[in-house]
Amino acid sequence: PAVIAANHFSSQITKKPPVSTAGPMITKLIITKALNNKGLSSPASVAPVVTGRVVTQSTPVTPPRTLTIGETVSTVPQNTSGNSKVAISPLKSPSKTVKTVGGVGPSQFKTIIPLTTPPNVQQIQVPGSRFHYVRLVTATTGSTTAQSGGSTNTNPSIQSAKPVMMNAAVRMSVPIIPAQSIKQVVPKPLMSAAQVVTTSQTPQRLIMPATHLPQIQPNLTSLPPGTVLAPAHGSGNMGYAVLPAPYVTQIPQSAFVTLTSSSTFSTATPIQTQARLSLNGLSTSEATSRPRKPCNCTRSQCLKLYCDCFANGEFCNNCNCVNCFNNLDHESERLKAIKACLDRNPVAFKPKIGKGKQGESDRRHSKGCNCKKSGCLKNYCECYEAKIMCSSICKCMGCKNFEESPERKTLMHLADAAEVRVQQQTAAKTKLSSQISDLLTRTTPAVISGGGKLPYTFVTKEVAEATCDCLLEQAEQAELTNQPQAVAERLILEEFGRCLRRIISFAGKAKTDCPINC
DNA sequence: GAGTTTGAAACT
DNA sequence: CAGTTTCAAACTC
Ligand SMILES: [Zn+2]
Ligand SMILES: [Zn+2]
Ligand SMILES: [Zn+2]
Ligand SMILES: [Zn+2]
Ligand SMILES: [Zn+2]
Ligand SMILES: [Zn+2]
Repeated sequence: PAVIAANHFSSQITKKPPVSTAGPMITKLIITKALNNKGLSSPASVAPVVTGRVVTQSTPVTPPRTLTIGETVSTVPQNTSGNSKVAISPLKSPSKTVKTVGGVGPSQFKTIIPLTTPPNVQQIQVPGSRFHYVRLVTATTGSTTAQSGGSTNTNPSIQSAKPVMMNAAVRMSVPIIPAQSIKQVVPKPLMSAAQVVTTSQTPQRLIMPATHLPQIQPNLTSLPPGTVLAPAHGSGNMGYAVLPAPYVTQIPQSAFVTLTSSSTFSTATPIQTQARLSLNGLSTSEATSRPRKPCNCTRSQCLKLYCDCFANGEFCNNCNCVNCFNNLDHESERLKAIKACLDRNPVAFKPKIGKGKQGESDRRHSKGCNCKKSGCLKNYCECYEAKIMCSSICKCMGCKNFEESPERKTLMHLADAAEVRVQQQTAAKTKLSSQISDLLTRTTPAVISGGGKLPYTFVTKEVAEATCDCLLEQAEQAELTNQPQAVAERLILEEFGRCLRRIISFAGKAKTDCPINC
């Protein structure tokens, strides 16, 4: 059984220089009815329908109609924090794969979800597209397993998508091919959907980065969108499609669909079947990933690299952009734009920062910066922004962003101090609030009017009235003595101050006297 | 929040 | 490739 996480896009971490592994490709599952091959028109939430068992259903939110194959399927405990997770473990030895995942060095693994290419599965490759569409065409219009994710224009037909052939579906994950094998990558020529589906016999594997964090094979990520990886070893006719982590993690609401294969790998199944979806509709990855910073593009339509969302290979989501085309409603435009970017720079969507594990060796900007006036100590500098030193490839002027730079050290120090300050403040606030609440619970609500639990325990009705009397008296006196208004106000205020002081001092005494030490 | 500065991306 | 323009974010006040 193949477990596929069907997800929708969600926001994700934004990094200007994409630090995390990003690849140019995304796979979308478009489940449509046979008739509606295009499947373009109506967003329908694809329900986890696929013949297999639907483990979970999602309530798609964002662009409802696309399913992204997502990660996080693996049931195996993942201890590596923030590291890549294995979406699916290999058939025979799931655990092994999982272990290796997230490892360091060459041991970068990606989850590969073999996609069967049964008749009902069509792969749609858009030229230059970073997206890899997989359309499940269903013949039946049957049950509405699919529920629309709120989108009003859901196409009924799509909703009821129900894959017919499930036999071929196999769930297996494969450790990602070692870098070397990648060389075998064969750029996928532009082809029509029909062409793509070579044979129903040829399973296609989708290689998906487990999570946003995982280190990714540089080579992989630099592959042109739509690239299909040839099998590492002659082991069969499988094509690989690489899914960039960012895309995968974009999924806010995911549904995991279990594709059951009647024939194959029944043994391996039990374990992973339970592709679990996050409860609240949040995939695990999404829960952990920070929300991406929204863009504010106004003139680029979010189809230029100016737009961080676009540059990161993400759809805009909860952004403040104007005239945004970086969404599923403008797929064709978007794809065109992507192609244009790739024409200009084939590695445009490759992370600019080598993703060495936090400050490791390969953490450097691929192109280097060209700063002139910032000294590379402001976020204008991509190196600095990525929290890395400038390197020899940088062409910056007056760079102060190098290891021994005193300015840099000072800055770092300040930043650290600020951070500490923030933490302390937070701690203080927490403590204070807890103390207050504690106080409130222990203090006898003595009342102002009707039991407010305010800490003005000593401002009883009587006290308040007395205070008012004092103030009125003062006002009267001022009036009688013909004081100008300003003076009168001052006198009254001063009187009020004295009243408060009295109240406070009384409160202090009471406190000391309090046997309970309240 | 408005206005300025900045350097990547886009363009010529 | 270099020079210029455009752009959105970072920054300043
Ligand atoms: Zn944008
Ligand atoms: Zn955006
Ligand atoms: Zn946008
Ligand atoms: Zn710089
Ligand atoms: Zn630099
Ligand atoms: Zn520098």
